[in-house]
Amino acid sequence: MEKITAPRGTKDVLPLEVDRWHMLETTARRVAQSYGFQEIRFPAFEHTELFIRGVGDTTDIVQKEMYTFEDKGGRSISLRPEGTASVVRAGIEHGVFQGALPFKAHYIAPVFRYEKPQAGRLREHHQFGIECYGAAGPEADAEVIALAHTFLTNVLPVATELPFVLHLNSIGCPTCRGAYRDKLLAYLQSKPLCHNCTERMARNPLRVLDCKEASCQSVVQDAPVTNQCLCADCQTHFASVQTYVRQLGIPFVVSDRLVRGLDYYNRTVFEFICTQIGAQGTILAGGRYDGLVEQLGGPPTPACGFGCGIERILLLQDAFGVAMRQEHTPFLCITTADTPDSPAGVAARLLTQKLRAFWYVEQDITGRSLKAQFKHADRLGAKYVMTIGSTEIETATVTIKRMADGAKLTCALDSDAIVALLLADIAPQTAPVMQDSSENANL
RNA sequence: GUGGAUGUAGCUCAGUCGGUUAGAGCAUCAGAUUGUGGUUCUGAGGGUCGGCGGUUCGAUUCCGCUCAUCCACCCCA
Repeated sequence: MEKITAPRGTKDVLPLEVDRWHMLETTARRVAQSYGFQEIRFPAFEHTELFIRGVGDTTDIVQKEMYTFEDKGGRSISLRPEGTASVVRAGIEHGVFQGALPFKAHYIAPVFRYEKPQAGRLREHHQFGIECYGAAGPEADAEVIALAHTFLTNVLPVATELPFVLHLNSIGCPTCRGAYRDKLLAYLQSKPLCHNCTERMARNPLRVLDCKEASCQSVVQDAPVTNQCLCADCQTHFASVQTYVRQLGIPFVVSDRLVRGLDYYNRTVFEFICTQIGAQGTILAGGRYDGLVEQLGGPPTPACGFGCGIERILLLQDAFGVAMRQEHTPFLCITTADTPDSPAGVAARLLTQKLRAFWYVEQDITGRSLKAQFKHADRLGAKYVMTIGSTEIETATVTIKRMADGAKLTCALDSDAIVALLLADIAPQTAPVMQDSSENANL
C-alpha cells in the first residue's frame, strides 16, 4: 500500500508534545480572561467575499494564499486565512456592536494559507487572537499591548533581557496616510530600487520601507517617515499609546519602518519580534483597525487587537530549552496472569472499572505475560501494581506492590478496602493524579 | 512562485569507487526453570535504501524527472 503523508505544511501534534499546547492554550485563556476578553468561536470557512472585503484584495493573503473552493451549492468558500474578519462578521451578524461596548473577545484557532513552508511558516498554523471593539482611545491600544506582553512573559523565559523586542509605530488614519503616501511616492520616484520594490511601489508603497535589500535600505533612510507625517489627532493618539505603554513598564522601540501586510490597519501597529527562530521572527503582531467593522457593513466601530502564532512561540520555547511535560503516570496497574474470561480476569476488569473513579488505573489489554505487564507498569511509572489471579480469588486477598521500594501491602479483595489502604499509604505524599492536566499548567 | 541543501528500519545515523541474504545504536517484542518491574545476557520482528523513468549483464549506489523535508527570498503569525 502506498503511504499517505500529512499534507504539505501541516503538523501532527503527538501525545508527547500535546502538553505544551495545553499549557500555551491554558495560559492564553487565563491571561485573556484576566483582561476581560471572553472566548469566541467561529467557522473554519467563510464566504470568500468576507476576506476579500475584510483582509483586502490587494494583499498577498487574498491574492495568492487562500484555500478557496466552490461548494456543492455553487458558493465560493474559503478556509479562513486569519481570524479578525470572522469575528467582525459574527459581531455584525449578532448585533454585538449595537450592544454593550467595548466588546472584547479572544480565540485560539487554526488558520490556513497556501504558503511555501519554511522555519516558522506553515500552511495550517494556530493563532491566539485578541479583539477589542468600541474603544477609540489610546488606552485600548495600551491594554491590548499589555495583554500581549503579559501572555508572552508568561510562556517564555524572562531573564534580565526579554527574548523578544516590541516594535511600535503609527501609520496614521486614512487622511494622513493618503498624504504620506503621496509624499513617499514623490520621494521614491527618482530613486534606484530593487526589482521587488519597483513592484511594491504600485501596490503598497509603504512596504518599501521594510525592504531588506541593502540598496533600498540606504534609499529609505532619508525617506519621509510615517509617524512624522501624522495629522494632529493621530499624533496625540500615538504619543498617548507610547506614554501608557511606558507607564506599564513595557519596553519598546519606535520603528518608523514598521508597516503591516493586511489592508485594514490604521494608526497603531506593533510587532513582537525575536531573532532566535529563523527568518520568520514575528511571534505576535497587531494594531488598530477602526474602519473594518464599517467596511464589512456594520456600524462605525473603532477596533484593535493582535494575532499570535502558537507554533512560533513553540519554536522560541525550543530555542530556550523550555521543557513542559505533564506527568501521565498511572497510579495503579492491575495485572493478571489468567485469561480474560477466567474468574480472576473478570474480577480484575471489574475492579479496574471501580478504582478508575479514584485514580488513573491501567490494566493490560494485550494479553502479554505477567512479567511483561510488570515491565510495562514500570515503564509507565506506576506507583503501585496489584496482581489478581486464582490465588487471590481463592483467598479473597490481594497484595499490592509499592513500586518505589518493592514493598508488598496486603489487603482484602474489595474495592473499598483497597481504596482505604492506598489512601492511607500515600497520605504523606501529594494527592493522587485524577485531575485535568490542563488545570495546573505553568512553567 | 524563485533559489540552495537533503531524502537508507519507529528514532539517530553508518555503508555500497555499481555486483549475491543492506548494517549499528536506541526503541519494540520474546526468552534466561513455568505468577512479579527497573540491571545484565540471548534471540526475534521491522527497510520495495522517497517515487517514476533512463544508462548498464546488473542500480540503493550513476543520470533525468518528480515528490517530500529543511533553509533562504517573497510574504506573514
